[in-house]
Amino acid sequence: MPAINEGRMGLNSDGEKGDTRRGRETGTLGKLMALVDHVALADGPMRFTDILSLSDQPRGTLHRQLSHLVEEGLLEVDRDGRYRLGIRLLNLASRSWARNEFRAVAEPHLRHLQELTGETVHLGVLRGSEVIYLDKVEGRQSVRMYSQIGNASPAYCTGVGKAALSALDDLDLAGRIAALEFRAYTAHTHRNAARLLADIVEIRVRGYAFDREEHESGICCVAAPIRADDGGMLAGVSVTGPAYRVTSQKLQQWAPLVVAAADSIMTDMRNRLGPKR
Amino acid sequence: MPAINEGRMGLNSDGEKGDTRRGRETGTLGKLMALVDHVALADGPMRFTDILSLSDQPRGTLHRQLSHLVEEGLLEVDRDGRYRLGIRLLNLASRSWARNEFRAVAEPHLRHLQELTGETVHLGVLRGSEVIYLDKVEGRQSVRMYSQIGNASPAYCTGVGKAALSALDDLDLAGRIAALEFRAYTAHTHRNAARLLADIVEIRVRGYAFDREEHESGICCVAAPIRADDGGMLAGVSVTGPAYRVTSQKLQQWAPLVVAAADSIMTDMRNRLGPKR
DNA sequence: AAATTTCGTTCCAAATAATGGAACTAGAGA
DNA sequence: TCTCTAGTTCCATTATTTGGAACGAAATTT
Repeated sequence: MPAINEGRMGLNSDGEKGDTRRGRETGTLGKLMALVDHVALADGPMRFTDILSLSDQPRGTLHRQLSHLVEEGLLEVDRDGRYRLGIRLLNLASRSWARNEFRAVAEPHLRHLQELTGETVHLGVLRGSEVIYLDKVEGRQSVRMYSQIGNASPAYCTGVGKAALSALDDLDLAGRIAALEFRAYTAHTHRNAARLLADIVEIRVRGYAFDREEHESGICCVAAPIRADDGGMLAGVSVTGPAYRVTSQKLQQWAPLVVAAADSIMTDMRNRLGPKR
Repeated sequence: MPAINEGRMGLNSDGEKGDTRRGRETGTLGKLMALVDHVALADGPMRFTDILSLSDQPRGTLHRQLSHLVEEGLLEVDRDGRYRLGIRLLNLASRSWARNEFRAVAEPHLRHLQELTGETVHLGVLRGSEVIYLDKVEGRQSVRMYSQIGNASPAYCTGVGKAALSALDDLDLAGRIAALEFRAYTAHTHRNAARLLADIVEIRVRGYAFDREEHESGICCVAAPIRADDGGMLAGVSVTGPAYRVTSQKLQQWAPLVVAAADSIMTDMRNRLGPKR
């Protein structure tokens, strides 16, 4: 009832989608998606009251909002009244994935890169200051191939993420870095903006990024940036493997291959988009 | 590289009750999700005007709605102004999938069933009159393992779908059948409610369902129903393979294995849910 | 090159849907 | 039985969405 949003509108210099969670000017949808987020980020199914405590809204309002979300299939509720993400999301995502032309164009190149190196290849896109993995190609794949696709990881401590960040212009980069919270996933994780920036400067010079156990202990990778040019979208490819097998020399040796794959993907994208523009 | 099972998915992406597309009482969210549906069902990216012609709304209104959807990441727009599904959906779906306890409980059983039969095993849940595939285990898996997961297929001509339908009570079954549109995917597809009902009666007696090239030529399967009991949810497991390899005798021989797997999954689910209820 | 049509975007009074307080029901415990 | 907590429904008030109209920019035509 109070005029909550007095001041926020005008000054909103949101050129970027740095998802600050506060600046969302999306009215009703924003409120509803915030609820979906709460459910998505929780460890398990949530009861009505759990959600109530996270979203300071009156019970009546929350109840209607959740009902609408359930009705639309974005959430599901079991007979114990516990809410979880709805299966419609899986269905929509599967369409989104199947029809993603960037992914489709990249796929053969990922596979080729996988064959050249024998290690796992990832394709991820930058969204805000996170990387979302779009595809993954493993060699003698273990069972859970599906696992990584759709996952989000912080851009500042992953190979794909840093590669993508390095392709931003300085202004945009500064904006996204400002939105970061540095967290020490491992002993090698960058702890502040200065270290990250230094790394990114190197990456720009070299043309590729390393991740030496910055996100996960025992996991290293080389990655190269892709300017997808489609919607100003930035992405990256990487070759990833366990540190005991993937030595620094191997990473160095693979770097040109990764860069070549990234370049091929860019070229193919441009060709597919046609001589337009 | 080949998208093996590229869906011919239903016209009707929304399940739940008799989805008259008009009766959605979900206010603003309903209107917005209808737009998402339009984009999801289109063959490719859509221009503003394409969507405008499908959704009879004023240009100004549509523009704001699409902006909100883009802002929230449910849709994306490239610099040519073409809309497609947003990558946030992939991220949400990946969480939804990873945390789905039903899927997690079923997984070892699917794997076991795959080893016993050597053919592909599917897990799907019933949503409205469609089946959405939750998991898939292939033997020497080819590349596109991901493909089927999240896909929707009509319940009336798939093994998993018919098995799940057979576990409904008569009233509910009648309701869902009434909502069906029969389409002849192959020469063996049921063409009307009577044939389908007769099949379902047999399935109830036997305890398992066959699909002999009803949805896709050259593809057969045996499936058993799972009463997930979680939210009144119904599901099914199936073993699927090419007709030249999967003979009628084999299907018969596998039937008890499939039923056993379904039963094990049910038991595990009940145990995990605890002695509650 | 000017004129016209199409496409996309912005604005604001009017219409509509969301809000939030309160009243109500159902279960669980004491 | 009574009380407490969890969840659901109701309805006047308020905020958000709506839709027409007007605007700017491209593309197409004259």
